[in-house]
Parts: sequence; structure tokens; C-alpha cells
Amino acid sequence: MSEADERAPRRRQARGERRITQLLQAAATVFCTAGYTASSTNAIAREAGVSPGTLYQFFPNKEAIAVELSGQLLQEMEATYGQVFTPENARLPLDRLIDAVTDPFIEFNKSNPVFLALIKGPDTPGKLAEDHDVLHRSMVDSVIELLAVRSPSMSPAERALVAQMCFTQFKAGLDLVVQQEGEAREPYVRELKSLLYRYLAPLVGTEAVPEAGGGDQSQEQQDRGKQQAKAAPGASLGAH
Amino acid sequence: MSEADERAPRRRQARGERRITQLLQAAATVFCTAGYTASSTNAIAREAGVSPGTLYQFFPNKEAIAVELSGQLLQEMEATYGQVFTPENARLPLDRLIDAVTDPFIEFNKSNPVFLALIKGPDTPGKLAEDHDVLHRSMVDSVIELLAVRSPSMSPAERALVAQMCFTQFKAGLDLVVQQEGEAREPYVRELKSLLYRYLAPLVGTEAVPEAGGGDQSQEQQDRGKQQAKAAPGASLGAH
Amino acid sequence: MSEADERAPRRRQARGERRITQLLQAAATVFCTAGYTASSTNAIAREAGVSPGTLYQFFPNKEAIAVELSGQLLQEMEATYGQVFTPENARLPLDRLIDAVTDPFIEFNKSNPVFLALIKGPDTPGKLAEDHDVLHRSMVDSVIELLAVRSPSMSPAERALVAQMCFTQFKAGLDLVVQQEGEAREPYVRELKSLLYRYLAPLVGTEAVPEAGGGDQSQEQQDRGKQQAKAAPGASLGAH
Amino acid sequence: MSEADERAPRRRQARGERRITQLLQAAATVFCTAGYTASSTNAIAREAGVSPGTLYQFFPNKEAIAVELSGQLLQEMEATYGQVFTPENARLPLDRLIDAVTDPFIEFNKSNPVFLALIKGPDTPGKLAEDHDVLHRSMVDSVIELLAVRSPSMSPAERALVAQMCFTQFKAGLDLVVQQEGEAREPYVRELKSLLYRYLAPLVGTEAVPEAGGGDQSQEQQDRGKQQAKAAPGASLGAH
DNA sequence: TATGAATGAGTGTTCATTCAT
DNA sequence: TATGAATGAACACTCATTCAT
Repeated sequence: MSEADERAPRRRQARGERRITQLLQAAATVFCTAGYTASSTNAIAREAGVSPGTLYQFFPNKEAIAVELSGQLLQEMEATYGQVFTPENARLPLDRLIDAVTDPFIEFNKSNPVFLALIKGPDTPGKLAEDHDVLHRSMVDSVIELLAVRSPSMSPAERALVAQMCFTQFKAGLDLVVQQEGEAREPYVRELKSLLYRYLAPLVGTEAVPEAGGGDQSQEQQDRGKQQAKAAPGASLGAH
Repeated sequence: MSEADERAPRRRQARGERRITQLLQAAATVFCTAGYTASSTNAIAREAGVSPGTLYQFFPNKEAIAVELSGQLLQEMEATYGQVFTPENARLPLDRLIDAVTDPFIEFNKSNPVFLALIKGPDTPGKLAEDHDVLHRSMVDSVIELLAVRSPSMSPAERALVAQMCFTQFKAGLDLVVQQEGEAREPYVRELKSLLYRYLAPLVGTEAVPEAGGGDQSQEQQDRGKQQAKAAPGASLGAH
Repeated sequence: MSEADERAPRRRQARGERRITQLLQAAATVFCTAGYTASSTNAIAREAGVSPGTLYQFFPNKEAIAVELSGQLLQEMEATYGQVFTPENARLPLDRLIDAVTDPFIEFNKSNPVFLALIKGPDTPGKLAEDHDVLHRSMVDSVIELLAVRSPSMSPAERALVAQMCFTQFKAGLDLVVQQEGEAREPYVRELKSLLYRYLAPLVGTEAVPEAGGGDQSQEQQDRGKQQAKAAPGASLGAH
Repeated sequence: MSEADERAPRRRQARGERRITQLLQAAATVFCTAGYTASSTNAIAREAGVSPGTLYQFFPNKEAIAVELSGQLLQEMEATYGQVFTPENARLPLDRLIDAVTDPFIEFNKSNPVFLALIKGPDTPGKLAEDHDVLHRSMVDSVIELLAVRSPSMSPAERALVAQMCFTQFKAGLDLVVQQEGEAREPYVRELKSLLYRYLAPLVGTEAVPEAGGGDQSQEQQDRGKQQAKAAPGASLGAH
């Protein structure tokens, strides 16, 4: 009896998880086809082959679906490509760092185009706090950590600023990339990486950063300072 | 008699044009509040204080409103800030060129925040061709012309690529800027300009470009070539 | 002065008549294209190149347009084909009588296809009293007169019944005819005439009817009675 | 368990089918009151006492309602009066054939006046293909089959022509009949039957047609040929 | 748990008609 | 006389969400 009591709920939970997966896949399809704002819960339920009522047993509204989908996507991405925002990556030469971070997202977006739809969020302003901001915030935070590892001397405020810029530009660039068809995408990818490289070079240096062991940290800082000066002399011109 | 025949119709049009202005203002408000996709024609009419039928006497649908509004905004911006994409601006030092182009848009967007909503367009994928593409395309084209003046040696394909990147990044950056409140915006503006500067420096040089007058045009080209090489050595690193 | 007083109104009336003609032509076009029920006054005004307000200065509503159009059409048809429902025609041999009455309408409908739309009326039941019934009633009355001339012995009630049947069937047959394209119409016309012929033959006789001069009217009646018996022996079978 | 799985969905359908019946009845009422073209889906929903959304869960649009209603009506008619277009009926004496076919329709239309509204269809020209054409075409086809049984020597083209004429005339006659009130209808019914009788007599003969069993079919054909010649000598007069 | 029926305010759009000019 | 702007209820149809089963 007690066994049955335990098993039944588990079965139900298992079924529930399957339903949720089903619904999230359907939501991904619909979001991609129609855009987030224009997607309807009825359409998602239909796509999932379940009734509207069933959908509302797992999600209280459309936003919750987007939030959950974002979480699942992020999780899936990590499972597929391993941790992207690792300290090891943070210390790579800049070009390799950019590859290490952007390639997985670009690749991932090819098989899960809903990823872009979610990080872009709805065109409705103000309403974005609840919803796709989960994804947004977590990714910006990851970039901030990356910066903290690579450039510990940078102020938290500047880190936040730079991280937001990076993520925003990557998002916009990815959007531009996926608007291209087939082979036309590659030049856009390269251009996006160039942009990030040139933007970051004077801020975080171009060369690999050795792990901050015992001593001599100041020297590393100095080195990187030089790199920066060399890498982008334009950065010393006024505001630029 | 013939005078009256001519005057009478104009009076009607005057009232009509007043309504159109009213409706466009209402549309601007609604687009900003709700986003383009979620804005309804009925909401616009309500905001304008007219009946739905009245709206449809002047605009056949929502897209037409967006198109007209885009046109009016561009016109208004030009009236306020003058032509922005001029050959003279194209030949300025890069930092001043960027100021000359971005400042009016940023400034203008402060009093007309619908501008951003329009260039962002609906979040519906694929459907963007008809309406806000007017704005989009015209601005990208303007950037292409700017590049053509400043860097005639650049291939058309590259010009298109770079112009799209610039516009896309500016759009995204502006979005980021307006998400900030009050004084917090300024650092974002500066960062956006830095980004554009560093991105463009190796492509179009940082210094003023003399007008291609009588002699020695090839020499000027050479000079800029040198600038570029000096400005961003990182550009020679692999794909970056 | 008194001249001016007289001329001005006349000019206005002349203009008015022109406007009315213009509007009626437009209405004819629209009725034919969209059907009566689906035709809108705005569409008629647009087709006529005038404003909705102008239309309502001449017609209080859509029905009034249909009524007036019916009148004009009837008038025009008479002007074109002469009086169709004449006592002379009534006395022709039946086949020639049918030709004399139906051919003008069929011909006329080729150049004025709105004719059919009007005699068919809207598919809305009950509302037809005011509107196209003018045309309908006047035509049924004409058929009744024809019968009265040709078969004075027929009771008024029977005349009414037969006239209505004739007109109804002609209307329906004409509808069938115009649904055919080009040369396919001719067989339908012939079939329609056959139908009318066979229907009427036992009722009004097939041969010419001499004018009812002084004497011998009863003889004529007898003759026609014989014709009928010969023409359609089936008519004596029960209800048929 | 599997039983419950099967029963549950059926219960839902039961409620749904009740609603469908309700909606179709409401549609019948509205079509009769307002005519097909002027009937609105909202009005049907209102008449059925449900919300517009409910209607659209069962029917995608107005036409679908008409189609379904047509189907139900034909089915109901068959359930009430049995098959009407049977080979047995086709071989009856003409007067009894006409009774056998027309009486059920006339009778049925008394309790289901929407039947006429549906076979009349919208007054919009050209647009009639989709919806009520189901009814129209199926009935014309039935008449064609009747003719095929009764007069196998008739060419397919002629059968089609005659069937269309019969159906058209019956439709128009029925319309005329229902415009009359109470007892006034009977004479119109008789007149309509006379008309059909006289029209068809020379084409399909007036007498019963024995089934084409073993021998001597050609003789039967001959007999009917004679009947025809005798029945309507007018048929040999020119076009008539 | 899952269904699918139900809702009712919402969408974009049209209409016959009126009214100020 | 004629305009064209204005109306507001109506249209066909959709939506996120709820509820009885």
C-alpha cells in the first residue's frame, strides 16, 4: 500500500514531466514560427496535441512557459557544450575566448532557434522583467564573472556595463546572422566576432591570462595594461 | 468660383490632416506603451479619442500607420537636426563622425521614444518586410552611402555588411540606453560610441578624410590605409 | 432676374439628373459585382466618384437606389425594344409571342446584367416588399394584361396565378442562362422557351388570336379550347 | 481503465453535439429570418444562446455551418420520407413521379423552411461554389440519375440541361409557393407540378416505364418515343 | 489527470448614415 | 450642391483563461 502510495505520485510526476517537455517543445516551435507576442496558448496546446486545459495545469500563463523554456534551454545548452563561462575560458587569448563563448551559442541556436526568440523577448516594453529576463540576467551575470576572472582590476560598475554591452551586441548580431540564409551567414558571424574582439581588446587584453597564483599579480596587471595600450591606441582618444 | 472650388477641398484636408497628426501621435504613444505587435488599431483610435471608423478613413491598416509615422519621424528629425548622413560628416574624424550621426538619433529618441519601437519592429519573424523595413532599409542605405564616401575602396558587399552591422549594433545599443534611467544613460551612450569607434576604426580610418578634389587621391587612400594598419593591429589576427 | 431664378434651379436639376444617372450606373456595376445584399452605399459612391454625402442627397438609402434603378431600367428597356407587352404581341402565335416577350429581356440583360440582380432581389426574405417589388409587380401585371387580351375567358385569379408562374420561371431560367458562358447559353435559352411554350400552350393556345372585333368571340374561344385539348392531352390527367 | 479512457472523450462529444444541434437550429432560424447573406455568425451564436467563441469551436465559418446544415437536412428528409430519387420512382407514370419527388420536398420545407434558403443560396454572384453548391449539385445529380433511368436514350448533355432546368424551376416554384399563406399555397403547388409535367412529358414520356429486364427493350423505347410525339406536337415546332 | 466546451472581451475592419463645412 | 470627416454598432474571428466532467 505504502509502495503504491509512493509509486503512483512518481508515475504521475513522470507523466507530468513528459507533458511539460511536450509542451515546451511545442512552445518552442510556435514561438519560432509566430514570434513570442503573436503566439497563443491555444496554438501551443494544439501543437503539443493536448487540450488547453492540460496546458494550464502545468503553466499558469504564457510567460511561465517562456521562463521554463528558457531554463530548459540553458540547461540543455550546458549539457551539450559543457560550461561555457568557465574561468579557463576566461583566461584564453581573446580571439579564442570569443570563439569559446559565442560558437556554442551560435551552434546551439541552429538546432534550437527558439533560443534567439527568447533572449530577444517580446517587442512589448516593460513586460520583460518577469519573463525572459531569467535567461537574460543569467547570461549577463555569466559574462560579468568572466570579466571578473580575466580583468579583476575592472570596477564592478564597469564590468556590468561592459557585460551588458557584450551581451546586447551579441544578441543583436545573432539576430542579424539568423536573418541570413545558408552560407551567407558565415561572414556575418566573422564580423560579429571581429566587433566583439575590437570592442573588448582594449578592455580585457588580447592575450592569454595566466592563472592568478601566489605572487606577482601586479606584474600581470601591468602586462595587460600594455597589451591594451598597444592593441587599441584609439581608446585613448577622448571618450573612445 | 474656381477659387472656391479649389479652397473648399483644402479645408476638408486640413481637418483630415489634423486628425492624421492626432492619430499618429496616439499611435506613437500606444506603440511605446504596448510595443508594436501588441498595439491594436482600436487602442490607437481610443487614444486619439476617435472612433475606429475614423482611423480607417486615413489608414488602411496598422502597418500603414507605422509607415506614415516612420516617414514623419524621419522628416521631423531632419527638420530638427538637419541632414545627418552628409558627405561632409562622412569625412570627419571618426569620433566626430560617430557623434554627428548618433547624437541626433539618441537625442531625438528622447523626445520621440517611438522611434526605437519602430526600428525594432514586430517580434514576429519574417513578417518584417512590409512596414518598418521602410525605416530600416532607408537607414542602412544611408550608412552604406556614408561608407561609400569615406572608404571608396571598400567593396559594395563589404559596405553592405558593415552598414548592417553598424545599424544593428546601434539599434541594440540604443535599446540598452533607453532602458537606463536618467543620468545612468550617459555611460551607456559613451560605451556604445566606443564600440562603434573600435569596430569602424580599422575599416574606415580614424582621421578626417579630405574631399577627393583635384590631385593626389591615391595618396589619400594610402594614408588611410596606413592609419588603419596602425589603428588596429588586432585586425590582422586571424578572423579578427 | 426672374430669368436667373428660373434658370438656376433648372441647371441644378440638370446637374442633379446627371448625378443620379452617374450614381445609378455605379450602383448597377456594384450590384452586379457584389450582389445586392453585399453592395454598400460607400462602394456605390466610390464607384460613381462622388462622396457618400452626395449619394445621400439623392437617395435616402440603398433600397431607394434599387427602386430608382429598376424604374430607369424598365424605362430604358421600353425605349430600346418598344412596348413588349402589347395587345398585338398578345395575339401572336404562342411561339412568336414568347419570342416577342422574352427576347427583349434576354437581349437587354446582356447589356444590363443588373436587370437580373434586381428582379431576383436580395436573398433576405420579407424585405422585398418595398424594393425590387416595383419591377416585379409591374412585370407580373403586364403579363396578366397579356393573358387578359389573349384569353379573356380565363378567370382573374387564374390569370394572376399563371402570370406569376410565368414570370417566376422566366426569372429563374434567365438566371440559369446567365450562369452559362458564351455559346453555352443558347441551348438554355431554347430550353427555357420550350418550357414556357409547353406550360402555356394548353392555357392560352398555340395559334394566333384574331382581334376581338364585333361578332364571333365564342367561336374563337371554342377554337382555342380545341387547340388546348390537342396540344397537351396530359393536361386532362388529374391535377395536371 | 481503458474503458474509462474511451468513455470520457465520448461524453465531451455528447455535449458538443448537443451544442452543434443547437447551433444548427439557431442557424436555420437566422437564415430564414435574415437570408443567408445577411446572417451573421454572431447572430447565430446569440440565437443559440452561446458566445461567439463557442460557435467557432465547432464551425470554422459561416459556410461550414451552411454545409453542415444542408447535410443534416438531407439526412433528416431521407429519414422522414425515405429515398426520393429511386429507380422505382423514376419508372412511375410521370404525374406520380413528379408527386413522388416534389411532395416530400414541399412537405419537408413546411417544417424546415431553411431548406429553401439554403438551396437559394447567397445573392452574391459567383461566390456560390463553396457552400450551398453541395446541396445544389447533389440534387441536380439526383435528377440526372432519375433521367438516366427513365430515358436512357437521352444524351448526357441533354440530361444535364433538363435536370438543371427542372431543379431551377422547382426551386423558383417552391419559392413562389412559400410566399403564399396557408390555403393559398395549394393552387401554386398544383401549377408548379403542371408546369413540370408539361415540360417533361415530351422528354421522358408520361407513362410508367417497365424495368429493363430480359427482352424487348427497344420496343419500350419506341413506345415512349410515340408517347412523346403524341404528347407534345408543339415540340416539333421550330425551337419549341 | 486530462479533456474539450465555454467564455466574453478582444482583434482588425466595414457599414449605412449624419454632419460641419 | 457637394464634400469628406465622423460615427458607433456591427462584422467575422481569436484569445487567454476557466470549468464541468
